[in-house]
Amino acid sequence: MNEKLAKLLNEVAILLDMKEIPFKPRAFEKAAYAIETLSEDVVEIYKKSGIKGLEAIPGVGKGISERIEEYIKTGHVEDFDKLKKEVPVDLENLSKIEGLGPKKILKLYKKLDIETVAQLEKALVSHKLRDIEGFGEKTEQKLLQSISFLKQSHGRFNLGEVLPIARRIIERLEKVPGVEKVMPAGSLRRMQETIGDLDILVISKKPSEVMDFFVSMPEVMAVYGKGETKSTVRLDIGMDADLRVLPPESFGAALQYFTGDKYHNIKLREIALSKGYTLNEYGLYKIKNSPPKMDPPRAEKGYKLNEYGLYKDKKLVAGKTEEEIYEALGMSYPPPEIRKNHGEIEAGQERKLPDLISYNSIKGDLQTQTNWTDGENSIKEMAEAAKKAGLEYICITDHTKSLAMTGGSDEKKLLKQMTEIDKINKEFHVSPASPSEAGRVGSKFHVLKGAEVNILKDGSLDIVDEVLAKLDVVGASVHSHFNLSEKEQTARVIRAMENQNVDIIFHPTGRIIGRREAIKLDIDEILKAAKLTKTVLEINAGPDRLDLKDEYIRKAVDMGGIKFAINSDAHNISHFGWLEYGIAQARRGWATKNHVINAWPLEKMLRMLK
DNA sequence: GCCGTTTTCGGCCCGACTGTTTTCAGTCG
Repeated sequence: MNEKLAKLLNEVAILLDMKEIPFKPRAFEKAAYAIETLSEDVVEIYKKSGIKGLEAIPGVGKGISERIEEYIKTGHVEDFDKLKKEVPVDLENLSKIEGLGPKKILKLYKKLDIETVAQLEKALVSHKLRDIEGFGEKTEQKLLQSISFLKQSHGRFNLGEVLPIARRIIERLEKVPGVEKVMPAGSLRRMQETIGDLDILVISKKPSEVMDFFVSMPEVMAVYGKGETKSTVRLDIGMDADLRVLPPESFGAALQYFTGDKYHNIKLREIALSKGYTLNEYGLYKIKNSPPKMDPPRAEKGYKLNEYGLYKDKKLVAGKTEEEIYEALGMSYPPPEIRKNHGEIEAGQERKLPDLISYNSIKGDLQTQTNWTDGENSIKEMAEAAKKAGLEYICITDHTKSLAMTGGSDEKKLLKQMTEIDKINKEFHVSPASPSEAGRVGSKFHVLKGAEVNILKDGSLDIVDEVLAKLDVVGASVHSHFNLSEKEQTARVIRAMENQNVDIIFHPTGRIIGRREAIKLDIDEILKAAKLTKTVLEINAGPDRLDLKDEYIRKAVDMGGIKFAINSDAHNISHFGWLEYGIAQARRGWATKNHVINAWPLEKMLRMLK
């Protein structure tokens, strides 16, 4: 429901923009965003706490909460329907077209009766738009291009696809003459699970050279805009990329501004204003003189006018680093991953921001598959790759028998694998016979015995307890019956947690980003059960899983007493690099090292398990 | 329409780039 409702509120915002009603559109957008990013369904909130519960959502007040109530009860909102009837166009798709905003959509409807993207395309091809004031030949070309890009558009990309590409681009930009620094920004720096477009910040005193280089990179398919400090292009993978160039003295302000997210920045600028500052990408400025509401003509006499007021004599207070900007605003520095105006600003003001788990802190990987089932490498190869990746231990967790397509192990095969692991551990633990042998094979590295057992439809497991008891780590996961009701599914997973041998629930919700919906679970009940049964929840770092997702991690962190394991789910020696994405996920959920058992030394980690 | 360690009324983030404009509106992030 949240997504549908957010879409509706955003459409209303566009319709209000068309009518040039001030401020209301922003209020609707804000409410839409708040609802879209809510961890609980609005219907649940309404069921539990009624209209009061809705009003408690930040950005949702009396008016919108009443509209939501009406929507939940009847499936539509009379006010909104009336508004839509005035301009009955396909807002959802038309507004996706780059360069087409509320005013232009309205004009197209009024002058040419254009209601859909298809109609627009037809009108463009027959040059009908050129007759309308404000539309010219270039606009025609641009809109045609936007429509064709939209057709082949891929939507959002997974972090795991984008990060390597971004790093390659950044590496090349760093070599452009005059460039002092290149930083990823936007959702990429926030390490969001999916990335809409690529934002890169460059610090250079010679912006034009950077711009020329950027727009002529081989992967650039089209240039939307190229200016002194800002350019936007379309990359061949179907993703847009923004580059912003700023001078060194603005580095911190620029990075802060360009990292976002939008609502974090808006909130921050409001705080700045309330303290007599103004914040932009160039710095934090003290406003010495801000006469309210002056006539535009006076803007000439040393005043600077923007749409919100007239300012004079701005004095730079901070801008070199992000830290000094946040400090000047009276708060501690929030790591990029948690910037979304979900409590991080308030926590920063109270100096209560958590010490998030750091990117180098994982000591072991507790979910890896080998060529005993559907992995590509041997136990030994996986162990050696893990060691090379800086880990101190891994657990081998091949699939079990009911997952027949992977050649899952039965009890007999598991026991045989345990013997094999004992043998490999002996090899790793050889004490160096001579100094030259020291460090050849890690004397500290350890391979743990485990399995990824299947949770059957009724919550029982496909391996008998006696064998599970012999394993160091038992992970259990759902690989079948994805469509049970929330009640059945929740009970099924909880029953697995109650098993005395199950240490970790692997990829708890089973979602595959963009491909498969999560199984229906009552997350609150799952978290309670995890706490009660001392079952660890996995944060699966596979870039198309990232399961649990950040808001559930945050929920668990808030609840307290729940531990996580960040695992790569590696099926190949190259997959250990995925741990980075899992750590990012944990950070976005406000998790610290204390929450993550495989950030602990081996002995301590093992003591934590059942 | 929402919101309040300056307010229950009077504010509401801020700037870059483009096109068609001859001074700025529209769009975007």
